[in-house]
Amino acid sequence: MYKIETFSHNLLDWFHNNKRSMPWRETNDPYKIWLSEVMLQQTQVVTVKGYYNRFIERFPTMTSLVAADEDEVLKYWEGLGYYSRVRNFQAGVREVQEQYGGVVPKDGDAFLSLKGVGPYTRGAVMSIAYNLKYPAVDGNVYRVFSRLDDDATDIAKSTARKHFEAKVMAVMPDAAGDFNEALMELGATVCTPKNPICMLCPVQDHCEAFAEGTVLQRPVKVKKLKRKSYRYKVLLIVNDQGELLIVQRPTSGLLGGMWQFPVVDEEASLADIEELLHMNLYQEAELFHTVTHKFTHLDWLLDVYLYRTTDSATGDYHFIAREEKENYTFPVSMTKIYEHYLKTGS
DNA sequence: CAAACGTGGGA
DNA sequence: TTCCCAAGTTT
Repeated sequence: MYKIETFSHNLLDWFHNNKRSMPWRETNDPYKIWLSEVMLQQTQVVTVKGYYNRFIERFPTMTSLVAADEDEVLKYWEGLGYYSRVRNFQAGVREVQEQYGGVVPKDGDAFLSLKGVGPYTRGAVMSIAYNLKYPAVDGNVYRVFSRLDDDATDIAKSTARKHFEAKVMAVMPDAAGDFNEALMELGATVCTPKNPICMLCPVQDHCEAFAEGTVLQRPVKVKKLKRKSYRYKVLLIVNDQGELLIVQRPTSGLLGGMWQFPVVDEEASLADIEELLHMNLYQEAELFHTVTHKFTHLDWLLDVYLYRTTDSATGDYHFIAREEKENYTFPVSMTKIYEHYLKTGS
């Protein structure tokens, strides 16, 4: 843990002696702070500047925005993205007009309840406009505190926000607004994702990741895996002794080395299958069963078909009796199919 | 709580 | 090309 006083002091001192990223937003007007913070959600400062200036010129006050036509307001957002933001913002401002006499409430809970206002926006507006002590945790703050504490918390998890809010509050000085801005400014200009300039960092002495040499490994952010879905045919092939045909999966890769009933592409025809297995097959039913199985990173959708044969197994395929099933390792998906076969099959 | 929600820029 | 990131919130 770093010494709180020197940490906050060093950061604020640096903030006051450096150029700001947003000189065009030098104001304490809660309406303007609010608007800019909404525009800045998931959007870079350089992108926001022009939109902010045009918007404020056209809708300089809450009164002007409340009276404006929604379609015209939307037009001023065109190209910024995340368009629900502007609809929510106007709704929120109208709410302030009606419920709070046109004054942005100096109460975090009340402000948070407004349309489009989440934990970050609450903290930013309450602290910057009113200097109230609320955390404003954005991507910069995740990164800065992950590094300061060499904290490997996965910032992709939704529970991470409260974790970092607590860290911010633990070192929150009286100058709440400047402090929140300073943290973000530090993250945006010095403690950057790829090429952090640690030599210029005002709180380098407090940074555990710098001391440990793990700066570039922080923050930890587990990638969202794009789950893909795969559909296969599973073949339950029974010989005249009531045995089932199985085959072993390749040693490496998914379910490596485990046994399964033959699996073929969903498009495979009966002729394809007979050629693959070197057997003549007699199909029992159109579709015997369907099983879905979720892995960490992909889904299986298995259509199970039941066949009979009088031929013997060739190659890597084996017929096994029911009592032999326990001698082989099967994935859960295959066991599900087997158990269904025992219940409803012959 | 994962997914959806926009767009632009950099590596 | 593809992926990551950008002063997040909603459902």
